[in-house]
Amino acid sequence: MTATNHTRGEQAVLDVLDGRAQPLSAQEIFMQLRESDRPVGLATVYRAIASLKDEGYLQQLDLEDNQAYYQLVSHDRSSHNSHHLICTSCRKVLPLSSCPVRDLELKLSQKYDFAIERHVLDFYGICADCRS
Amino acid sequence: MTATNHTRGEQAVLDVLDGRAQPLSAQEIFMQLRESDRPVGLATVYRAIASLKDEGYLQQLDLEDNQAYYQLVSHDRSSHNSHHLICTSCRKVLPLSSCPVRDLELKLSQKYDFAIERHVLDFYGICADCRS
DNA sequence: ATACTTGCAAAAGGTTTGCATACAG
DNA sequence: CTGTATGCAAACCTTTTGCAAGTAT
Repeated sequence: MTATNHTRGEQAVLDVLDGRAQPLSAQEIFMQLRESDRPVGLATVYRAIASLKDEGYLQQLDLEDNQAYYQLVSHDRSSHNSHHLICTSCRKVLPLSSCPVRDLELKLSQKYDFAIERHVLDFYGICADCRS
Repeated sequence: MTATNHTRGEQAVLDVLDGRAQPLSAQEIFMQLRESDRPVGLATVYRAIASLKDEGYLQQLDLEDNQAYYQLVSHDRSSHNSHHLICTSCRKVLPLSSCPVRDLELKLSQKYDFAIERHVLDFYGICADCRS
């Protein structure tokens, strides 16, 4: 198979998300593309996100405001899970690099006979900017 | 102040959630109450949940199916955060007792000047029942 | 020609809000 | 009487779906 086998919508979503530190909602991705040289319909954005998530390109994030946020999964060898420091005031997201619960995950899966596929570790609070 | 200063709706929601291992969605709480001796309107359920969450009685859980789930926060001294093993197939939730990231939380809040208020640590996978 | 992708509009589902009524202090 | 709580229906927002048109092989 060739290296990139993405539809136009999928490629557009990937490009918007690429190199971006903050995760984006589907609506935000849609609006970014709307202002670009290749607008894409909202339904297509949702369909692209679904495919990309299935194929393991995207990670979904929950900021507890009743919509889903997405970011590229980091492909460094250390982990397929990103961890975050999330400001509940300005919604800024700082990605953390290391994963401190990998060993715990192994122990839990044995103890509870659970086939753990992924985990979420996020810290919520108020960033320095928002406190000043 | 008196011990319990809850509205009828708030008390109803608390009672439905009390002693329940699995988190429930607002709709599920509403349906439980509908069949009880004191039905409560759906809007009231949502308003009660919002207040209770504000006051720290409820914890919100994300099962990635576009609705929020709620459970009572555990009031044991060890942590105000519960951690879970979540089966993505049957949606069963096993609460974990200990919190392995408390020290990390402290370090992060200093390193990034972040006033961390809470964190989420959940493991997603397939339970033994669903695999057989 | 066949299979897949897209856009639009409509539908669906969860959540919030406006407003009138009921209740409590 | 005044303020808060409730129920209902409507509004809202995000996400999904049906369908017809477009694209590629």
